[in-house]
Amino acid sequence: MSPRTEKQFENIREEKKNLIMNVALELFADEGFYGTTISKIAKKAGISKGLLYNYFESKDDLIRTIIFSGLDDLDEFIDPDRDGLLTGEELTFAIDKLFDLMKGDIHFWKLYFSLFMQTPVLRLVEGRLQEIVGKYISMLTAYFESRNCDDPEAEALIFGAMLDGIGMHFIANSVNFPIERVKKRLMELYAK
Amino acid sequence: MSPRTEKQFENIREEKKNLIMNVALELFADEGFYGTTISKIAKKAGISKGLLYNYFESKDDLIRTIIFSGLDDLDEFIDPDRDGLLTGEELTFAIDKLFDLMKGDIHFWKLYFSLFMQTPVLRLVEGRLQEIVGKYISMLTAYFESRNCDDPEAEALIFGAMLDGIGMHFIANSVNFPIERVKKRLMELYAK
DNA sequence: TTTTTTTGATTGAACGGTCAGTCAAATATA
DNA sequence: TATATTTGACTGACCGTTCAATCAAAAAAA
Repeated sequence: MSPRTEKQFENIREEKKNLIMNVALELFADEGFYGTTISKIAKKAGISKGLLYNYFESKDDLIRTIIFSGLDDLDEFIDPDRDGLLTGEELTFAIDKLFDLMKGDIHFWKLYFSLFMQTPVLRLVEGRLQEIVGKYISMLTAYFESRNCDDPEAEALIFGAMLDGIGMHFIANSVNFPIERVKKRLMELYAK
Repeated sequence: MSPRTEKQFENIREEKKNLIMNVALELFADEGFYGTTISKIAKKAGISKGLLYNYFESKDDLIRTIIFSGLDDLDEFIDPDRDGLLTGEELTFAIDKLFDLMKGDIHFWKLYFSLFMQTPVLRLVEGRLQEIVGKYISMLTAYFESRNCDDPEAEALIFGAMLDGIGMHFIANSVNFPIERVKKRLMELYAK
């Protein structure tokens, strides 16, 4: 004899969990993992500190859940049940969509890039991250193979690194970065 | 008279200061600024916690000194009293030297890349960092202008971002990264 | 040579503050 | 009333930082 139906509780829990995750993502991205306290997250989300521990086991569990969720979205973007092959036009489209993805979720991407160099936090998620990075490098390698490059793997690594570098600069300073001009030049270079 | 000459004391201080800075750089790069405690630094350096405060005012002062020192080296590398112009051959040479620089000081570069996304730590050094990044972008813009590119600034930003991206991947996983093949391809693309 | 004095480097216990995490009690609803 | 959510004071560990006391080495004195 629950006071609320199971469905009602589930909705409450889902909503609160998302609220906490969104607020925490923003703070982790802006202030870093160690610079963000549980109290700050709770305050900004308008809940108590204790409640957070009703939804997440620990601070580690919280950031791990946030990053895994974002990586799942990224995985979906990279490999949405496709044939694995990529034409020049598809690459144009993918580049366009990737930067839209970034623009729409700047906080996650800030966190994503900070991960690369932060060993202790990286350790929490490195398996899944490597899986995804590997997937996108091999997709690019296949693309450059199909275009008869001399060294498709090097080309793929350069292209992937370039996207990361541009993304990093874009996320670090999205106001001044001339993303449209850079995108145009990128497509001339690689998708024509 | 003094028990030791001024020169002797200076040498002792210089040596200890360098020891602390090297140990701290390594820890900051691996574990992050907030993940590194003063106790850890002292222990690894084989000194007491208190001694560190004889050489540095605070933890902030310590990392600021370390980063400024590295940025000065980078500045020296970018602009070693040169005419400002860059030929294709000089760019080839510069790329080569840049990756040597990275290989020789992986810890500093790890810290450098992590800076981009770490707002609170970035704030301690952002003025000097922007000065140097601006310098290298305008040098590249001049290079692409001299080669009659359609959009030299976009080209410079892409190239700069690419170097950062490649550097980031190289630093994150220097063992498996095929740096020589990537360098070769980079030179074909931009310096021929 | 041996002893005393002088110096700044060096130590580590101690301090105030902050953190992640806990838990007993209050609240809200069918 | 029964039950799951929610609260925030509380805890103990650990943080950066301080400082009175100690140490080691060299100059000066014996």
